[in-house]
Amino acid sequence: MKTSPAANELLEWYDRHARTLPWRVSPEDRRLGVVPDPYHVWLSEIMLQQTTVAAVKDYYVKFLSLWPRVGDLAAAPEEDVMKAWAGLGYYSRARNLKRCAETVADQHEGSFPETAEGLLALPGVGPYTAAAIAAIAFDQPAAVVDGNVERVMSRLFEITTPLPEAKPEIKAVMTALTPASRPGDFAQAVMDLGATLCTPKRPACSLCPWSSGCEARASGLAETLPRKAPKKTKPTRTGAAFVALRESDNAVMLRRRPPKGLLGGMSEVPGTEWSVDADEAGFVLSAPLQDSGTDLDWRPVAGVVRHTFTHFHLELTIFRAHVPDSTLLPGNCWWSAPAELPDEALPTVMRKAIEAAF
DNA sequence: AACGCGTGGAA
DNA sequence: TTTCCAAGCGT
Repeated sequence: MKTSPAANELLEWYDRHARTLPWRVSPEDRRLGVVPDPYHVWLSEIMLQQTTVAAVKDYYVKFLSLWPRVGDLAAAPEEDVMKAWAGLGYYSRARNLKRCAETVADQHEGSFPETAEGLLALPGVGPYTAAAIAAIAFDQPAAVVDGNVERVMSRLFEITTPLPEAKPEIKAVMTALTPASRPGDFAQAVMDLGATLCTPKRPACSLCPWSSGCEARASGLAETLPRKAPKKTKPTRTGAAFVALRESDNAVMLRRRPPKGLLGGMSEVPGTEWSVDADEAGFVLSAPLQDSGTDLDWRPVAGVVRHTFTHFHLELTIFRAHVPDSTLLPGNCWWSAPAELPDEALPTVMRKAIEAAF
C-alpha cells in the first residue's frame, strides 16, 4: 500500500521512538501480526480523555485485572466501577464506561462495532474516541484528532485561526495526511509526537521528523500555536464538610451524592452547599445528626482544605465530632471504618477532607 | 455553541 | 502560589 512521504517520515520515527504503554501494541509486535484487543483500546481511550498517561496507567492495569473482558465489566455492579474509578476524575466517564460495556455485551454480542460510525453511537464515545478505536483496533484510516493532533497540525500548516474555529480545517488536513497503511500507528505517532516533541511549550523542533516541512518552525510561530481563546478566571467557592467519627472505631459517616452533576454518584462526607457567598458563621448549623438526641460537639479542624475543580476553586472548612455508636444514621448514610475507606467511591476532594480530620 | 465536568504534575 | 493544561464528551 502506498503511503505519503510525510506519513512515512513520521512512521519511521515512530518505529524507533514509540512510547511503551500498557495498552499499546508496539510497532514491532504489530509487524509480527499481533492484533490489539478492542476492549483494551476502548478502555484506555476512555481513561485517557483529558487525563495524563501517568495518571491512567495504574487504573488501566487495575481495571483489566478486575474485569478482564468487556462482559465482566458489563456484569459488574456500577458501585464497584465507581469505586475503582475514584480519583481519576470526570466521573461521568465511569458511568458511561459501564453503560457502554453493557451495550456492547447486550446489543453487539460482546464485540465492539468496527466502524467509526458504529462506535460513535456508544455511550461516552465521541468523535475522537470513535476514530481512535477504529484506527488503532480495526486498522481503519479514520482521522484521529485530539489535543495533540490539533497542536501538531496547527504548527505543521501554520493554522493561525484560533480553536475551536480551526477544528474543521485541522480535521481536513489530518484526513488528507492519514495513510491507508498503518493508520493506527500513524494516529499514535502524531499523538506521541505531540506528547514528547511538539509540546505546548518549548517544542523540540530539532528532533522532529517533520521539522523540515513545518511551516510554523520556518516562521518562528511554533510556540504560539495553536491559538485559543483566553480562559475565564475561576471563582472561589467556600463550604463546610463534617467528618463524623464513630466513637468505638473511628468509622467515618458517608453518604452518596446525587447521580448527576459534579462528582455525580460518588461518596462524600456530609457538608454544606459550595457557594461564592457562603455564610461561614452559620456552617455548623448545617451539621448532620442534629436530631440524633445527642448534642454533638462539632469542632473546626485547623487549616482549610483547598481543592480546584474544572471551573472553580474550593475552600472547605472541616468540622469533626465523635459520635456514640448508638446513634441512628439517616437512611442515606453509612459508616465506613478506616480500613474500608480506601475502597470507597471517594473523590479526591473528599479524601482530603477526611484526611484533614484525622 | 458554550459550558459543566476532576485531578495532579510541571513551570 | 498560581496558572496551565492532558489521548473529550454530553447537553
